[in-house]
Amino acid sequence: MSDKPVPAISSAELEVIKTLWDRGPMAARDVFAALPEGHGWAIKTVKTLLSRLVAKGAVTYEQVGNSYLYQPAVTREQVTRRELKGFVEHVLDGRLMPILHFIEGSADLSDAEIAQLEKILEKQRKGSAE
Amino acid sequence: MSDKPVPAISSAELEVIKTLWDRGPMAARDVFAALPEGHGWAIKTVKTLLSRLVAKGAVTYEQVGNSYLYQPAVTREQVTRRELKGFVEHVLDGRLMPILHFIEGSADLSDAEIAQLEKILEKQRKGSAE
DNA sequence: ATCTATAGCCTACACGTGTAGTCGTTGTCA
DNA sequence: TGACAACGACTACACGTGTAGGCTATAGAT
Repeated sequence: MSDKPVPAISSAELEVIKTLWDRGPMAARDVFAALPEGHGWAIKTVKTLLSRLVAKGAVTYEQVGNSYLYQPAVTREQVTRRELKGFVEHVLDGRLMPILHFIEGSADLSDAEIAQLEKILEKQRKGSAE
Repeated sequence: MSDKPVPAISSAELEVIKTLWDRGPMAARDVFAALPEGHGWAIKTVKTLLSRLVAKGAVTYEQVGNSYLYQPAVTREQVTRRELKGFVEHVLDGRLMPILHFIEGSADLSDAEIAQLEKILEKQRKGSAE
């Protein structure tokens, strides 16, 4: 069961792996093509980032013809959770209020988000009811 | 009114400026002494970090005797907000659900946090009521 | 069978950061 | 008034990261 630790992923690498999460396994040139417009990267840069992701164990590949089909080895949820945890611990020192203020300042929340908020409240009331 | 942009603050620098936020203006050696135990830094390291914070405009100082009394030039709220915004934009792509799940997974929330959650919900209901 | 575009691998380089050391100056104690 | 401790300025250096170029092998087109 030993969960491999989710590696740290830099911000440029994150843009690349996001593409893989969103569109599934693909070759380097397709990642390049699929990146949001205006990123301004050379394809070489994207390839470097893919290699680094592989080196970190965040991405794997399968050889197809003379090229690789890259695919994520960690899920978006794993990475998101890791980053969120680190952020809350190290930047916020575990405090949640700044986040709650931030959310308060957000424009409309979706129905799902509102439902989630209600769920949290309910859970808290239940947990402390005694 | 030109708000100076809040500078990016690295994680080691953050530990240092937190000390200033928590305990007010102090000399380098006092910052060093006030850091959480077990940080393992040399005092030289702390001084370097203070200098870098000054260079970034995050901290200012006033000369007293032969040393400086350092004090924050940006507030904890400014920095927290800046980091939170960046995090939500770049890591979460603006999605709030991961945060809400994280909060759900937290142990007990404080009364203040629960009140804030209720406030958010109320505000959302009001905003969309029409 | 040959050519060429493209692939991945390795290398490069500047900048921020973590982590500290050296050096010249100066406040302070004896 | 002289010695010394402590200060800040400057320097150092390795590592991660952003950003890409060169090199060699080869898949695929003709």
